[in-house]
Amino acid sequence: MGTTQLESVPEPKYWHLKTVLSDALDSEFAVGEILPNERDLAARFGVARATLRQALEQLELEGRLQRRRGVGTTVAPPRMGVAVGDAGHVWPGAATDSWQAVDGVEAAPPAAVARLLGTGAEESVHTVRRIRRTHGQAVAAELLYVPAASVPGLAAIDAPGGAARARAVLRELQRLQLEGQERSVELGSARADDAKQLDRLPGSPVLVVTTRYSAGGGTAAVAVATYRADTCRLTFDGLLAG
Amino acid sequence: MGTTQLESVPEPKYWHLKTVLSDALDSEFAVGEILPNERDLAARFGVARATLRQALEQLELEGRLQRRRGVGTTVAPPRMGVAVGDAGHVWPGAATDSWQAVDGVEAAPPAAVARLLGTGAEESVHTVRRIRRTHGQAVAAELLYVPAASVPGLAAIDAPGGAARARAVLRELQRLQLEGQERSVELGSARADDAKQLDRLPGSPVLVVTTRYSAGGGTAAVAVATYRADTCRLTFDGLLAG
DNA sequence: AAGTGGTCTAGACCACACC
DNA sequence: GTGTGGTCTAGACCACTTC
Repeated sequence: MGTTQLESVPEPKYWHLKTVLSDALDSEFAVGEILPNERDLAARFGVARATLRQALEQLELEGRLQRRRGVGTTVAPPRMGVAVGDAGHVWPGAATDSWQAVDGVEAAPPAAVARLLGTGAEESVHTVRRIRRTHGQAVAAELLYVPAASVPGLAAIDAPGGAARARAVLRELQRLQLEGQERSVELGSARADDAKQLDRLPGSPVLVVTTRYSAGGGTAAVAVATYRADTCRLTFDGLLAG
Repeated sequence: MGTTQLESVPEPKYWHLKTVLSDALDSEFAVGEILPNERDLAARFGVARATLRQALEQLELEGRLQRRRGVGTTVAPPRMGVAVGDAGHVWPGAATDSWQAVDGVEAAPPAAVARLLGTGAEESVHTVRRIRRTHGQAVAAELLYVPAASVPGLAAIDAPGGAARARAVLRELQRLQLEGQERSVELGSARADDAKQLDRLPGSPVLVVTTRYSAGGGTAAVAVATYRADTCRLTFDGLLAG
């Protein structure tokens, strides 16, 4: 008894640091501005560099900061909204979308995708790689899996591979009657190849959007799109009357 | 010249460690099984504990592991799919939904929410806190903001606050004609209060789902739901014919 | 060459769960 | 009390960008 209520819970240093930095970002820094380097910041707050980094990591996760090796830490602009909702309920590759076909090959999909497609474990499917750009920046990398049965007209084309073949697959898809699509969103970490295309380090947090396209009573295609979690806010369009 | 192609890129230790552990999880561990503790694991792989922890953090981010202080690290079950799509296009609080009202107060919303609502900066609104449980586990915490103008019948009720008042607000909402809803999903880190209700540490990664409900030509309510990113996969229902 | 963030180490102590 | 994961330190070196 007698002790006045002051101790409270020992809030972690990095947590307190994060709130202090967050307030400073709001009041004292402009978007794009460069922060002092990590060693200076750590010294200024009287903590080890690792602790300071823990706070910066959180702020980067929340999209408040952007860190680039060899360059520095800058104040990030607000996240951009990117529409993943069904703008018009169309197949991937419609003329209006913001994706760019990069490559197309034939290969066996990951087990999880094969399960969604309902194909055999080792059965190879058309695999199209696309990139989505918004305001000049790459925001998402996608792998689209299309079983040969979904695009019967494609055999005649026989493009060698590469972007031309990718476009051919997308073109054939448009012929089908799209009956529905199911989507899911979850947190993931960027694989090495995706990270490279998104200009991020491997392992950086991404939002993985998996879409199952239905046609002819079955699954005609599956898309796995990897969005940069630091810069993107996924938007789903109004679902009733607008 | 002359040097054979062997050096390659120096892959970070924690990254390599992560893939090794990931493979081991697939082949040698069952869901729910407890892993050796971090000090033992680090010694076994010949790395510092901090490096081992970096690999574990990634695996936890991907939903492969679950770590609990004082207990240990266990193999996580596959993420559960939780529907955030518009199951029936209904107001929050409909009889069918899986949310539980916890508290209701009147307070000024955060600036970002006030902007969505179109209310004044300091204008207070009904604020309902709800929790969503699936399979007995808390998967999401939500704050629902409802301007007084949206629920004109509420003044007569004048519940004191708490769960009863929260339910009253939800009940009044059902009277309105829902015209549409817009949703967005982004990555965030759990605030202290949300973390507590979700049985996570503050700062753990969450998926923030913001929904704007339209009625009467304006915004009738805004919901900010915080989902555990480690255990949840958000699903959006089929949008055309099923 | 200089400066930045990214990785890694080998310790220490703390908060929490369980016995 | 014992054992677990969580926090923190004070260094070191590496990879990358820029000048």
